[in-house]
Amino acid sequence: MTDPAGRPRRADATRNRERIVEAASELFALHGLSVQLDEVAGAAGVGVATVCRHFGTKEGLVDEVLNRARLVLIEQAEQCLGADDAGVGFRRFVGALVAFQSRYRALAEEMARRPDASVAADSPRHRAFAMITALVLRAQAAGELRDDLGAGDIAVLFAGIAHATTLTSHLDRHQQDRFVAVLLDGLRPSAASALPGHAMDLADVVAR
Amino acid sequence: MTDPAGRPRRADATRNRERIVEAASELFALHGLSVQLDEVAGAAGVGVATVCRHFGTKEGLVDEVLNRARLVLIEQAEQCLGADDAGVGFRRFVGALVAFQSRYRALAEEMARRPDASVAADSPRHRAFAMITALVLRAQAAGELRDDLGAGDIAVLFAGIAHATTLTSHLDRHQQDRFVAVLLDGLRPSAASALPGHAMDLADVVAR
DNA sequence: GGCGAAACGGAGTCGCGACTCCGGTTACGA
DNA sequence: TCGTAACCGGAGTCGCGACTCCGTTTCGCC
Repeated sequence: MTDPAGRPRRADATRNRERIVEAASELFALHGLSVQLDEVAGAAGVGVATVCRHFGTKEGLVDEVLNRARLVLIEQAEQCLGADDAGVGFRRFVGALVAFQSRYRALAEEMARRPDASVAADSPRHRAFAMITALVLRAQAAGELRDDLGAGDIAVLFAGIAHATTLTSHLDRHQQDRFVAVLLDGLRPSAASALPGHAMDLADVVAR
Repeated sequence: MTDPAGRPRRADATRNRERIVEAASELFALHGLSVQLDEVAGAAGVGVATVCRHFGTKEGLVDEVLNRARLVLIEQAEQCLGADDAGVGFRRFVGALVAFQSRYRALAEEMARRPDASVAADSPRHRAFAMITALVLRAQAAGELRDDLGAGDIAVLFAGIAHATTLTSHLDRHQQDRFVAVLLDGLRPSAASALPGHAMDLADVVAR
């Protein structure tokens, strides 16, 4: 609730900032990053100047939206880690992951692409990585998931599914679950055929 | 070799047109559709005006590149249909499909997204559809592929994989094959668990 | 070789979208 | 309630990239 200089923000400024982030989140999710600042401003009921004053640049706004989205994902991952059955928890999480990524489309791509300046160990990105890795390891330990894959492999595979289902406008939830189910079949230990390449963890994925 | 008015084109014009398409194909594949006409023109060794004169608009250029790419894909599909073993042919094709889509990244998305004005039965798109459908049906008939999926499902799934592998710059060929292998495991009849939703053919995918 | 038409390319124009300026408005402490 | 600093929004500016104008060059036919 304070601006970068540490001064407390005025109430109306806080309110507007919140509205802008919400509007941007909604619009970016629906139409990708190509929506204009004017539209975001209009949807939030403020002027363009206000948007720029708060976030400096369009990229800054995207960052903010992105970080909030990551927090939501982390929360879901935490819930899934709490599930009694490791397999159920894992499958529930990938369902949420796909729904999430498909909702945030272009935004999720930015999330993957972006170097992510913050190297702090408690940044949303690091926390998300830790959660996902834990979910994968737990499912593998329980024999619910083939163990020649790393968390990075899983992330890439489901990101692909999410992308595919939104590529041609939004498929309904059932069709999306359909693709997830096929992929999950491929992830069962019993189905395992030898894989080329080597297992990747999440750091491997980001390193590129 | 004739322009829209039916007149024969001059030799240098034909040569330039060819160079432009090649340069555009290369650049679009590498950097997506965001490359500028100036860059394409520069790479082709011509002026911007020449590019615009030939294709009218950037979209026109993209269309041309796209149609040529489709022809390459169709040729590969034909070869795979000629394979003795239906399963081998199918798997070889999806490998080619993923390599293809990952090379053409953004271009392939356009390919999927675009309404495609030509409704002619022999348009590249229709021919590609027919080939892929045939490959899928043949593999299913041979018991090499679970039969609760349509060609549309297959296309969407592998498009997703292709996208995922290029999302974070180009993964090497081995890692890409890795993901394909996992998905193929999920497509085996033996792995089949009941799927939600309903099978989609390619028309279903385009309808959205 | 010479000539007319076709094609070329550099220097523009033009529209669009991110970002700023400044006069007016509003929150909030005293 | 009043003063002031923070905040606001509309009307700009500015840069970028797709597309055009026109004088010059090249092709290809005689």
